Amino acid sequence: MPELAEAEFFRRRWHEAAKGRTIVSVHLHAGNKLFRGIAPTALRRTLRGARLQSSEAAAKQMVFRFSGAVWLGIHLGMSGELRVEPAGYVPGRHDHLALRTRQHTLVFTDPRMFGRILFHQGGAAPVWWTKIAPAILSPAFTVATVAAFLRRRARAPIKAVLLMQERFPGIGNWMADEVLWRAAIHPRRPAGALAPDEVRTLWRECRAVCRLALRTIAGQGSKLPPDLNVHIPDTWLFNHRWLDGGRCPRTHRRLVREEIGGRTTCWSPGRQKL
DNA sequence: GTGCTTGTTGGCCA
DNA sequence: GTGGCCAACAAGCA
Repeated sequence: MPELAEAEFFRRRWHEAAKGRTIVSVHLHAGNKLFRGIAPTALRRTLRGARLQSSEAAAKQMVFRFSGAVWLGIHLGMSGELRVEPAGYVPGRHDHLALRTRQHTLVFTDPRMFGRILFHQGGAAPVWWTKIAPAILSPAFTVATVAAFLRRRARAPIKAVLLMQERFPGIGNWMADEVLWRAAIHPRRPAGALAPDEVRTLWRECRAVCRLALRTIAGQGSKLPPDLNVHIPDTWLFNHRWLDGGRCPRTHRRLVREEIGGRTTCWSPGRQKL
């Protein structure tokens, strides 16, 4: 489920296992599409002997910085996960990249292969990292920028607009639905039809959902839950949206699921009106 | 067997 | 050139 907070969760998992450690060997499935544009031998050679110095998550992506000015970027796609396994772990069919330290094996696994591995060597941050839009929780994410973006995408359903990473980095399908549900805005409303106070509410709820998701899913402080089965409060739409016959936690009426903007969308008809 | 799936991209068309 | 829509990608699950 890799949206914003999941990316941060997985980043921490690798980081806490391997910070300051040296990569002693690299296993990868060369030639598959996850490595588009990367020479596997160069990646292997460069990472071997490199020490993990720092890492960062942004939107649905993360970067791990190693000694020697090495940048390893990972996008988890639809089904990607990062795991930490014992040093002697034997990579399975869907484990596309495995980095071994003396203590652990850092595994990137992705059955559907929609993810992506990126690589760069040099002092300055690579374009694939710097081009990520300013975070929703950063001061650059203002009501005015949201309003301008909605005007430009005026005829598209607001649900589809919220999924556009160029303005809402890290928002994925369930987060978009959560935001619209909290903001009481119907997902099918054209983006350009939102009143100014609705735009402000949307902006506020984008920030609230990001903040709550990071706090709840990504864990707190240095404490990292063992897996992603974290407890999400029943006051969120999240716990009700997947089930047939699920009910809105606020109105207690049946939720509706329908394809909007090419994605399955869940909303509460008692709360979100067209 | 069918019909889903938390993402992104490129091609088509207005 | 821009915006909007859709299929494709691949594998697992119910």
